[in-house]
Amino acid sequence: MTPAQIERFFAILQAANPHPETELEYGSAFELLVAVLLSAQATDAGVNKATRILFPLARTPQQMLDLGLERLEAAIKTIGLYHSKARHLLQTCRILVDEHGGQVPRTRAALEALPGVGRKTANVVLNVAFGEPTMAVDTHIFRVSNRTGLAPGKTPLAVEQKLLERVPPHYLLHAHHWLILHGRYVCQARKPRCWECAVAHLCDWPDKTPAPSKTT
DNA sequence: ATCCCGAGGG
DNA sequence: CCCTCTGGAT
Repeated sequence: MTPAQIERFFAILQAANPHPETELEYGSAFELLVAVLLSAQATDAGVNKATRILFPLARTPQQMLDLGLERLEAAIKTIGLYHSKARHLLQTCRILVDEHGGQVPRTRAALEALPGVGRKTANVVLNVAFGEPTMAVDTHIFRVSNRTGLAPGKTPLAVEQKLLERVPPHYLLHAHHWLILHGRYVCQARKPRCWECAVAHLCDWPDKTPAPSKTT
């Protein structure tokens, strides 16, 4: 995509959704961190179902530690990877209490030092909780960036760096959510809905999937 | 490169 | 049945 096409790409996504937000449910920076940590290889809907059970039981790092591994696992069991997520979350809470006064740290280095928190999760927290123009490249953004030709790359980090170069600064703060929502609802992994895609005319992908016929 | 790992959709 | 879901640690 040319710079002019990229500008149009985001202008169209912005027009369709002027104020995009995460679909994860949270009421504090800590709850956001927990929700994003739990969201690895899980759907937002599934994470919300679990945190509706978990957060009333524990809304702070100390409360999470008091809850304990058994009850934490029970609360999040419907998500995949629950054993390692529960263990990492408690290790993270221990560090938050001991080293950060129970607060969520605001630097990439401190965030990535938390067990279960990698580059993508740190980028989401920096963007959503602290308003920094980071680009968290998840499965949706990786797919959309490569499929459309917006920012092709072999690894999530390569795509992230290319997006930071190519996305106009004006769109950078919300580009993350526009791309996620586009990937989740239109540019889907298995069956992209090209026939109802507002940016299909800017897309490199050769297979412009036709609309399903109505079998009349 | 492999493991983790349940729910939902096709 | 198979694939996918806002990945990270080993």
